Amino acid sequence: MKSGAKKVQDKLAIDKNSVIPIYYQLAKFLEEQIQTGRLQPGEALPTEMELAQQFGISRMTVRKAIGELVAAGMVYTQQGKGTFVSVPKLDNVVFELDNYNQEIKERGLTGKATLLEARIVRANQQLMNKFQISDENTRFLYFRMVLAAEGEPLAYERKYTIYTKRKPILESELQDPSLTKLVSAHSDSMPVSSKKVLQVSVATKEEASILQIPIKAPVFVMEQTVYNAEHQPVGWSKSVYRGDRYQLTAYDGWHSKEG
Amino acid sequence: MKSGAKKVQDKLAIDKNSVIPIYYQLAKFLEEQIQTGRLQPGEALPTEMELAQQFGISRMTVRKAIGELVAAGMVYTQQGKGTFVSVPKLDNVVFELDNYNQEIKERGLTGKATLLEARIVRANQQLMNKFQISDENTRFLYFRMVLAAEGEPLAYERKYTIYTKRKPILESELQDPSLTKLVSAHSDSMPVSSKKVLQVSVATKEEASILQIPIKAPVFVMEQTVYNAEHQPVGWSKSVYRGDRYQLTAYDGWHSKEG
DNA sequence: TAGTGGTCTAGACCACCGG
DNA sequence: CGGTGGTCTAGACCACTAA
Repeated sequence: MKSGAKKVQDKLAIDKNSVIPIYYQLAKFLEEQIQTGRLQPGEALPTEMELAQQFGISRMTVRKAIGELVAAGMVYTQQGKGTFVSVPKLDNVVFELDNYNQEIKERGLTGKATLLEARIVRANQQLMNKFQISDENTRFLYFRMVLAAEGEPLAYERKYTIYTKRKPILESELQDPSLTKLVSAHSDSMPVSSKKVLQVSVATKEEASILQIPIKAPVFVMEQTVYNAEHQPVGWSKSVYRGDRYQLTAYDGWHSKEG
Repeated sequence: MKSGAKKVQDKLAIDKNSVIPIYYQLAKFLEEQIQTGRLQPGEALPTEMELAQQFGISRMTVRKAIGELVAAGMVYTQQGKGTFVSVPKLDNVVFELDNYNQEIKERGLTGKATLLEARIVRANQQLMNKFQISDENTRFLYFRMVLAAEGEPLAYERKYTIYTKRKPILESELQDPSLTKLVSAHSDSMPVSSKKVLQVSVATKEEASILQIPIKAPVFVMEQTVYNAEHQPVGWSKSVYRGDRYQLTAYDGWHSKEG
């Protein structure tokens, strides 16, 4: 089976005098071996010592290169056995949704956030639940806004934060009114973590009117709760996204960032 | 401002004779300094040399510890300047949806996949588009199935793969019929990457009937395309998930895996 | 027991940044 | 210019695996 030890081709793949780091060159070289199938899933890479000797470099440098591939999920190591090519896992889903401003920029659109309402509200049962408090006199800062691009409404957002500071609402908050900025500006607590839940729903009459879609049209609903260092909720928002304008996309498998 | 250089507390934090690697101890120690606020966002960590001297360890070991924090997104480095505590980014969304079997197991439910139909179909316009082919004689293996838990239907899936092998449909495929397994079993190509698109929609008459929900009830629709090494589509599926039973959750901020 | 990856050291030179 | 992080070396010892 292991006849001739299957050298990993010419050592010309590494230029020790290049400005490009050696570990990076080696990582890309091994990555190519895998992508092209010269190294098959499950197959063992040459040992660290072999690679170091073949390319005339230090073992630590080899380890750094392999570390990159491990981080990328392309190979895995087993102490005492070796380093092996991974089998691509394609069945898990990781969806990314950039925030509003990034989306708008990337699409080259003329985005606009319109503030419909901003006021101080007292606690009600829903807010007391969401913020896990029992003091009925707690006051919240309430933002209600529409996000639009190219003149078309895309999302409707309602945001709440516990109101303690008496700071005026800044111009900048109207441009990019993210929940975390709202919290850090008007609350005593610094937000350090958040939880988001994405659900599917149909537009209510109010939402349909604002988003200019039919009543009961399908929409994404995202609820976000931000917490301070003590794990207490300090901000909550509910955003409704037009189902005909938003989708989540996920790419899976081996994807080299530059290759 | 920098009075006394703010030592990072006692060096008793590191036990060089412990079985726990030094770099790991140091990473956890620095992580704690950040989590508890003794190191504030934007603030500089001690330099690598300072940390190495303070704890009597090698600079390479310090670098490995810092590398862990960088990978976790808690700090970032700037060549020539220093290493700094990150500000938590809470506005990007990364939703994870485990695959069906994992979900069922984690929830401790009795899951079941019921095959409604499995047959060979010829190309139609939709399939020729999805697979980017023009040969009308191409044949596809077509799976249609319902996923259920606790006797309640949860999802309805339709899967296609280019049919080349004449392998019989195995018992195991009926138990865990993931698209990638379907492709690797019945197609000539090995799937190496995939693209998934998640959208919101309303149930058609057929879907409503199968999922036992009202017509036009909101649903998640996920389309998955799997590609071979040559970036050619070799499998395509469309899954419909009940909107009242599925949601995507994302946690954001600093979350140490063990701490 | 021999070979593997995991950790660690004590240096070295470099590119970059700021004053 | 001095200080920072980025790269690299040539060793060393260890824990683990397999024969």
